[in-house]
Amino acid sequence: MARSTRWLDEDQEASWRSYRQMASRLEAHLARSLARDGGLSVPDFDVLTALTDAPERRLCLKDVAAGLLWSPSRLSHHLDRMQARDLVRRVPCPEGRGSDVETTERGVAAVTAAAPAHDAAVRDAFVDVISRKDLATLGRIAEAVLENLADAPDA
Amino acid sequence: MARSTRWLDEDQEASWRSYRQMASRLEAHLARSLARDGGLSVPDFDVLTALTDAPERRLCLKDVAAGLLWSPSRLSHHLDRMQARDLVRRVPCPEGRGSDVETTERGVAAVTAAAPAHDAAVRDAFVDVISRKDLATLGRIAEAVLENLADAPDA
DNA sequence: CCGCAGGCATTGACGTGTCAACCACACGGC
DNA sequence: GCCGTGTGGTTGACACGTCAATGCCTGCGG
Repeated sequence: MARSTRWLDEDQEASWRSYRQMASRLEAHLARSLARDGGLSVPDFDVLTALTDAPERRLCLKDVAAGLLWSPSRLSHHLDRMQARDLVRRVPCPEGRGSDVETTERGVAAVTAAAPAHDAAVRDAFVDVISRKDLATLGRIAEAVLENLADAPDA
Repeated sequence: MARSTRWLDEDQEASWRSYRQMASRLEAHLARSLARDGGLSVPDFDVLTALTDAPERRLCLKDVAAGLLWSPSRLSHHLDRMQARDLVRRVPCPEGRGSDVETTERGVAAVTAAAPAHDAAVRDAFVDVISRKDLATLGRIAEAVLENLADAPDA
């Protein structure tokens, strides 16, 4: 922190800019593609995927939040919206405190219908554009950045 | 498109997940850091930077939008908010149609004060975590993905 | 049995972003 | 001179996310 006034050099600046543009464009692109064929948003898709991956297609709220790295509040708000569209349903939690979410029929249908196209979109826009080796490098980079963020949780 | 049912393999899936997590955590981290010391949001910072980089610290709206890859509507909404906080000011455009934005004193002060810490945050959380070589690779990846997105503007 | 401590979830207010509809004005043809 | 047309900008409605405050139970100590 406070590493005095040593600015990013030109290469670093360029990479950083490119990265930022890629991140925002890519996100927007996938969001639009997902919305077009199926009417789901990316967060919708993430929630439904988490649920369908779980046994009984049902999870405790805090586990969903932990898995997606979402704040409780974000999850609650989003479940409100999804529940209003009949994609998921809140159900009382059998064991102890907390409560569960489960997918509805519509939810399962929506995510099942959307998954292949979404997967294809991820490949077309991202995975297939990058060499296997570079993709692995990117994975390592992401892990390193995440770990570094976790170490310095705040600052 | 519609590359039938060939799913991402495990490595690809892992890299994709890591990338997504990095992108969202990193964005959140930088946003918080910027907000803490200076009260600016990332979009605020982007707009102010674009303006202070310009001669006369003043630009035509559509040029700002083009430079940041923002929609006109996004820019208009954001300028409303920034103008309400006296960070920028809309001014009539001397030549022909359209209108300009310029920074206020407060705007310049805010971005000047925030820039070093933001730069340091980008280094601490990102640039310095990645080897020079990997950073260059990331830059190339980003360029490739952006170009690929530009080629298939819609789909 | 009462009370309160802490984890889990919800709520409200607000900033941010998208899409679609709209307004306004400069310009070219007639 | 007047009317399309198109570009540049705005607006409204809504989805998304954050923060801070709150509510609601469970379980434990007196």
